Amino acid sequence: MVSTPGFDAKMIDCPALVTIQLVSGKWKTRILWHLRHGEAGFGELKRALPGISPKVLTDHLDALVSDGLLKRLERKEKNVVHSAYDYSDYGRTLIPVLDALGNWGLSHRAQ
Amino acid sequence: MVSTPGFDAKMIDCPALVTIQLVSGKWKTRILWHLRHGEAGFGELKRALPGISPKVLTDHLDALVSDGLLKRLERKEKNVVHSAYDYSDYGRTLIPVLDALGNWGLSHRAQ
DNA sequence: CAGAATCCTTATGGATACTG
DNA sequence: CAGTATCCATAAGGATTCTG
Repeated sequence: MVSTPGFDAKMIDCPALVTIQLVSGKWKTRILWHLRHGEAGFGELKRALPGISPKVLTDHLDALVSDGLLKRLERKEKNVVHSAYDYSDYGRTLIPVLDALGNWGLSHRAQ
Repeated sequence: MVSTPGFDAKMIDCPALVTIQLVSGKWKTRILWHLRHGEAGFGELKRALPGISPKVLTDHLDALVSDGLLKRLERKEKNVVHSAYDYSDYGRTLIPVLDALGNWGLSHRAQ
C-alpha cells in the first residue's frame, strides 16, 4: 500500500509533513489533479495516466480513499459494476493547497 | 541520492508534482522547517532530527542544495571546517507554500 | 469494467565504522 | 566537525495474467 502511517510524533515538529505524506506517491498528485474536473472512473483515470498499471492505480486510490481525501462511488447497471472516484468534502479542502503547490511549480519550473 | 530527476514530460499534466518532488523525502520538510529559524550546521541539524543517520542527512542536504532550494556555507576556522545550510533566495520563495502545507496539516490533523 | 493475485526490480532509507 | 564508504532492509512501484 501507499497509505499513510499513523500520526507519528515526529510530525509535530513539522506540520507540513502531515500534508506531504498524504499526497506523496508517484501518481497521487496526478490523480488529485485530474479529479479537479470532477469524478472519474477507474478506466478513465487509467487512460488519463499513461503508464500506470492497474495494481498501482488501485494502490494509490485505496490510499487516497483510506486517508479520506477521496470517496468511492459504486454503481451497478444490470450486473456490470462501474466505480468512480471523487473528492470527499474533506479532500476538497486540500485543493487550495494543491493550487499553491501547482502555482509555485508553474512559476518556478516552467519556461 | 534523493535528488530530483529532470523535468519529466508527465509533470506538465500536474504542476503540483513539480513542487512535491522537490520536498519529497522522509526528512526534507523537516530540514526545511528547521531552517526557517535561520541557517544551521550539519551537527545542529543532526541533533534537531533525532534518528537520522549522517549518510541520510547528507543525501537529503545534497538533494536540496542540488535542487537549488538550499545553499551550503563553508567556513574554515584554523584548520577546522564548519559548514552550514541555509535557504537560497529561490528556496525562500517556497516558504509560503510550506506554510500552506503546514497550516492545512495543523487544522486537519491536529486535535 | 474494475480490480485481485503474483512475482519482480529498484529506490529510499538506515546502521555502522572510518577519515581529512 | 562534517562528512565517506559499505553493506543492508524494506517499501514503493511495475509487468503480467487472471477473474467476478
